[in-house]
Amino acid sequence: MGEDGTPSGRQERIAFMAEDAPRRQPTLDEVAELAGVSRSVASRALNNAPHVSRVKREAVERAVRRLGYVPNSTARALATRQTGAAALVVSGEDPSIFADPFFAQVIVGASAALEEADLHLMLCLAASDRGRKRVEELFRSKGADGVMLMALREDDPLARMAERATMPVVFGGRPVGSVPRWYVDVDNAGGAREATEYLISLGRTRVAALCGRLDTEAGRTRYRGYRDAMLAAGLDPFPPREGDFTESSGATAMAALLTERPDVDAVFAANDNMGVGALRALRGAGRRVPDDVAVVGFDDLAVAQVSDPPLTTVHQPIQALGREMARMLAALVNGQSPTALILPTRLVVRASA
Amino acid sequence: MGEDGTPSGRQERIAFMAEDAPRRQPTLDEVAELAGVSRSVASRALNNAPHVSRVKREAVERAVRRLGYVPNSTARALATRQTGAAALVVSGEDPSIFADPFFAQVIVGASAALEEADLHLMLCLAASDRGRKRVEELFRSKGADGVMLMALREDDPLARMAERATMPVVFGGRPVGSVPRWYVDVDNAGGAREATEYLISLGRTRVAALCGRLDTEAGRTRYRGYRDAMLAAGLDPFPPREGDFTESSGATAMAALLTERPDVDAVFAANDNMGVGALRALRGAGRRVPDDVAVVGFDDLAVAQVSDPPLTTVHQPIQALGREMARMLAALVNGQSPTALILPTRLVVRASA
DNA sequence: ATCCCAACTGGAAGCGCTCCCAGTTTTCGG
DNA sequence: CCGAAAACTGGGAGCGCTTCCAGTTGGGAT
Repeated sequence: MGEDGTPSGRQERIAFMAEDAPRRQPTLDEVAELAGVSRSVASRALNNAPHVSRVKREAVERAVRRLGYVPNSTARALATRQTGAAALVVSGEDPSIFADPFFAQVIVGASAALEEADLHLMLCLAASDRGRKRVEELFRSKGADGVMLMALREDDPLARMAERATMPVVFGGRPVGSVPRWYVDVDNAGGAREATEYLISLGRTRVAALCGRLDTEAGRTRYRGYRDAMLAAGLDPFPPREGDFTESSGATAMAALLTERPDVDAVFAANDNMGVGALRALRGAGRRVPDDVAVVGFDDLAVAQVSDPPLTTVHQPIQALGREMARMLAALVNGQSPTALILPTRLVVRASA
Repeated sequence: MGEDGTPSGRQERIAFMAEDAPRRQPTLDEVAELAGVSRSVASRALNNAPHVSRVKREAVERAVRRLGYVPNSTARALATRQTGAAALVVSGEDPSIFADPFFAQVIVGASAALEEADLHLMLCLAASDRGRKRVEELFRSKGADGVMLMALREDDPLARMAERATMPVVFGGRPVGSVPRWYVDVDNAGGAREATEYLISLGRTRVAALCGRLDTEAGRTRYRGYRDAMLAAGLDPFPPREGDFTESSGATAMAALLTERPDVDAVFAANDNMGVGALRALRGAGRRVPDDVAVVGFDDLAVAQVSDPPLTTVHQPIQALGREMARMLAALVNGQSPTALILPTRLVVRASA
């Protein structure tokens, strides 16, 4: 075997099959043979490319059905240089981040849009060193056709990887201090401004801001929106009071604020968690909400509806964020040139303000 | 070109590169050439296989570094017939299922364990026809090394696909009416029994069951656990009162129950959502919890802690479920033979019982 | 009847990697 | 110092698919 010019491996495999492996997946060669055409015609027929006569096309279809043929996606990927998959990469410390309702919603939106574009969704967490290394390999080994990148911190190593990447990268939210070519963001500044203006329209004049991490773009931009609105109304903005987007940091910041500025009559919190924390601190201090102090949050997650009192908050379209990231990436993969996108926010008035 | 025996495609490409595409990813051939070894030696060195001298191994490593070489994962996949990815497939009607806190936790657990095994996570939703078709193709086109399958209904088409699959499949929870070779489940019967026994130990004798969908294994098995405990205590089990695991179905079922059996003094709900619904219906009917009617749920999701009163419930280790599914799959992919696994549950006593 | 061009076909060269195997070099006991 | 075993090397055949391109065919224009 092999001496006669016939590839010995193939020989053996066929013999093997006939004996005891009837369920091996058929290959395109076999389809072509059964259909009585050449492999290239079969390929063209499958991808309904032109230059295939009606007769042969049907013969191929028949053979495909008879054999139960399904193209091997890996081989196809190697030949076309397209994997058919997109990765959603989330940067962060904690593996539980996927359980965060925010990301869960992003995943829902992205998953739906990718299905539409016939791309598979790979989920990658760049939390540990190991995770980051795997992501880097994904980037460099062309393991996906494109990447959606979220939750970058200042000087995030993922930012460098993204720059070097040879595949399209779409950012969810802008990374700190740079404006990538392709991203989808929420109108953080506008939302914060609207919330603050609303508080001012209620007649409040001593409106404070509880900020999120100021090493994130969202944290900074929301504070900036607040400040702009205050200045525009001729009021003195409070200095930023930084938290880290958690409930407890909101409570702490609020308590400190009450000590320093007992006259505060409204609070804009950088997100719902911090808003709920503020609510708790206010309750602890015996202040009534909204009578003594009005509170507005940001996000409109489920927690805003069940808090006591329910939280007035800036709604952001999180599923849409995921969806638009995925659509943008799909467009890039298909060679189109989408443009960056900023999604609108909307104030949802509940009892807390 | 091409006349001299040199592949013309390659020729062109190299010329092209030299001129204006300096950043093409290097291939193993180029690494080998730079290191002064043959391609196979370079390959062996990379996969640190035996039969490579120390000197050459180091030469290869140096070349890899100089060129910034990263193996192309698709080519490797084709040659090894391993994709390096595992899919988590969820059956269901609603795309939002990924936002369900239950699945979010499964994803967290699976993601961590797969990272450990150096497998990528693909997320697939088999909700629409399109989704199911994509999953079928994934199965048949060998787009992943293995599949984790969850939330199968009775006669779920995914079950047939799984049977035909040529790759390992691990089930999360048993599908209805069959016991697959590999699965990870939670001790639904034991948990339900423990919950019911606890209610009985409180002196309750008219303990009702609010069931989940009886076309799911969990729904059925939890009812069975309840019934067993009742019979063992010499009490009459209530007939199953079916809901669909949602809060509103729990409220509806509870209201109906109160009409038919106003003497009920305890309720075992098939999950927390239904338990919370029952709480609402009881409050509406003016019954005190737990004084008049004690309520126990199942799952121990966040909602159980914030309900009023906080819900006594059967805790199940959801992250562990995801983790163990992933580990089992990884073991199968590596040719080992793990055995099915049933995870323990634990009663968490809060104020509602 | 002749010519030309479009439509179509299929052989063969890749895609980038792994791994078998035949061949070569090194090592070492006798 | 020799021969055989051990260690190592590298050519080459795949993996299963796409796609280029040289070549064939059919039909309408001339």
